[in-house]
Amino acid sequence: MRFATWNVNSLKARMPRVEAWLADIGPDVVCLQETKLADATFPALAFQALGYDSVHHGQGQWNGVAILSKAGIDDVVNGFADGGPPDVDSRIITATCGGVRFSSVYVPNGRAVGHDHYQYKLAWFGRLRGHLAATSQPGDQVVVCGDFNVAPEDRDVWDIAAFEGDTHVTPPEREALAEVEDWGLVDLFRRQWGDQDRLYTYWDYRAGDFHQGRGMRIDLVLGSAPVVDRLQWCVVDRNARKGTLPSDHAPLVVDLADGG
DNA sequence: ATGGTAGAGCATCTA
Repeated sequence: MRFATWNVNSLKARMPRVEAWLADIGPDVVCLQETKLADATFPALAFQALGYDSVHHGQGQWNGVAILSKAGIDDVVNGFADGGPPDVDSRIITATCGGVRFSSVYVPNGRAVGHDHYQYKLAWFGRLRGHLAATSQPGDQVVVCGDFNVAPEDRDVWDIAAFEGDTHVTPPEREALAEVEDWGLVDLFRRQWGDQDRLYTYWDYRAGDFHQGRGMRIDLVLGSAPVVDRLQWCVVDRNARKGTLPSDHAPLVVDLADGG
C-alpha cells in the first residue's frame, strides 16, 4: 500500500496540482488538510473520476480535512469521538481504508505562545489522544498523519535560534505531541531517516524560504507498531513544492509492505 | 526595514 499526506492550502486553488500529483504518484490512500472547503463544494466527483472514493469534513474558508481511497472507506468519523463536545473547527477525519485506521489531522497553529489559540492547540493534542484511545488500540493498524504544526526536535527547523519564543518548537507543544506518540505511535519519517537533518515539509511562501532551505518538518506520519513492521519507505515529495502555484507544504509519501 | 507571499474574500484575518 502507498499512502500520502498533504496540506494543500486550499483544495480549490490546488486542484490542478493535486490531480496531476495523484496521477504521478499513484497513492492508494491520501490524507488532505486545509481544504478550505464546505462539504457541499468538495470535488468528490472529480476524485471519483480518478478512481478515488472520498470523505470530507469541512467548514469552508478555513481548515477542512479529507481522505481519498482506492482501498475502500469505512467507519468514517468526523471530528473527535472522545465523548467530548464537538470541536469548534473541522480538523480531524478518521476512516478505515485497506485495513488501516487512518486519521487525517490539521492541528491548530497556536498563533503565539500564551494566545488562546495556543491553549486550544495544547488541549487539541489531548483530545487527539483521547480520540485514539476511544476508537482504536495500539496493536491495531493505525496511522495518524497530517499537519501537526510542531517540529519534534531542534533539527526539524532550519535555525532553532530564529524560533526563540515562537510556537511550533516550545516544550509544551513537543510534550503534547509526545503524549500522543506515547499512546503507541512512531514517527515514520524519523524512523526512515535517522539523525539526518535539514529535511523539511513546510516552507513559508515569503522571502524565498523554499529556495533558501529555510523550512520546518511539521507534517508527520505516525504509525502503530504493526504499521512500523510494514514500513518500506517514507519520503518528502519536494517536487510538489516547486513550479506553478504550489502549496506551502510538500506531501509525505509512504510505502507499506502488503498484508498486516 | 519586526520585513516577505499566498489564500480566504473584499477589509482584513490566517498562516
